Amino acid sequence: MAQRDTGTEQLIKDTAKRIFFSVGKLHATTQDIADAAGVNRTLVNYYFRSRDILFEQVAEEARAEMSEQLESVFSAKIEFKEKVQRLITVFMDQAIKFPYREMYVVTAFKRTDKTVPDEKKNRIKKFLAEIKEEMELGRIKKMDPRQFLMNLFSLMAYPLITTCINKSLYNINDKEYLKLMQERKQLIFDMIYQ
Amino acid sequence: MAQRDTGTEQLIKDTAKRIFFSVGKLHATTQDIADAAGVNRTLVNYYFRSRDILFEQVAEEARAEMSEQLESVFSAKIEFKEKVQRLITVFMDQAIKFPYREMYVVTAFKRTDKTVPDEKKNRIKKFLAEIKEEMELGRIKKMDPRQFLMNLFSLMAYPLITTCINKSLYNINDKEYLKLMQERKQLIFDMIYQ
DNA sequence: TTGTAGTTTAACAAAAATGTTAAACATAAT
DNA sequence: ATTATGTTTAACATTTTTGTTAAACTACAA
Repeated sequence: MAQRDTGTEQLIKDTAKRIFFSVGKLHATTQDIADAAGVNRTLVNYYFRSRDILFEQVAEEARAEMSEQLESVFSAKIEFKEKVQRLITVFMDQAIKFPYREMYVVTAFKRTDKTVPDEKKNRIKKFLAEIKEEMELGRIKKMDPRQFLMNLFSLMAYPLITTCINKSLYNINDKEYLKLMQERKQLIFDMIYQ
Repeated sequence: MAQRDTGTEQLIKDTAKRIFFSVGKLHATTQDIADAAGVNRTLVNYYFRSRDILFEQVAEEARAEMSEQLESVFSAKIEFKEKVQRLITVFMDQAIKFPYREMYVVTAFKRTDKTVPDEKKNRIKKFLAEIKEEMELGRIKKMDPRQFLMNLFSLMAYPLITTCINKSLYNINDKEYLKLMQERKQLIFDMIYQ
């Protein structure tokens, strides 16, 4: 049987990803996505059967991609300090590309009463232990390791979620904002690690 | 003419506020809100004419309330350090009550191409100058004052936006999470101010 | 060339959400 | 008690979004 693969299925997924996670239209319709992809809306149903299935697949793929990237950092046999450095680079680059991904996850969370996957729970649990160890060695300020993690992710994620507001607030364009975000990588490290 | 005022109009607004900003159902329908308020959906149209007008009013009232609270902090004739302290208290208490308010603003921003009100722009401009001054006095670490502001608001807002994920991630209940958030007030001050 | 199977489209159907109307209801003033 | 007026409700209409179907289209192979 001829597998023709016109790339349409992937195009729809990529477009949905862009609309949700980059553009931030959290309640885009199938028509919105089809228009943005330049295809007939019916193709969404042809390839994915329903809107919900498309959304589910897009979210799952994004989660997997992120998970893979973080895993490579967390499992690396390197010093904690170096790990934090790499984590900031990896996460910030992702957050620059997909600033609204976490927001999408939160809203999806509320609709479907999802739970955090064990994979993530375990990864975080191990990292919390490393944080605690680093604190006991006096290398970072002592506090609840969960607060440390929240600080780190807050500093990385929030300025990107609020990009549109900040650009308007500070009267700056995309290029300048991107520069600010790149500068943040070092700045966050300095704030966290001292 | 008899102004009867059964409180229904306010009830609908308060309920919408709760659903959007506290519960975080960013795309709740008029039916959702009517159900939560325990009133007939038609009353939404009776009091507000349209769904959009209700949403607009709710957002505007929330903005005004926040603006008022922040203004009282920013315009106070007190030392910068004290100002930061108060800002954290005021903002965190609001964020605990309405964790999704900022997220709602962001998504509304994208739909309507709004702009940050001049009132807010001016307030921030003045505060940025104060931050710069404090840095020049060597009282806080030197950096782009905008980064300082982003740090501050990130640390306050993000953990509340991601409440549902964090509760699942750390296996904790509302009470424990609230405690973490209360502890953050001092912790954020210590991180920012040194 | 013709048949096959995947792909695309338009027309239609169904469901969900919003908006309108008229009548029922309730309360305060006359 | 009656009237007037604001409030609430149910039934209906409209719009928006989603899902289905059958036919048209296209590339490839026999």
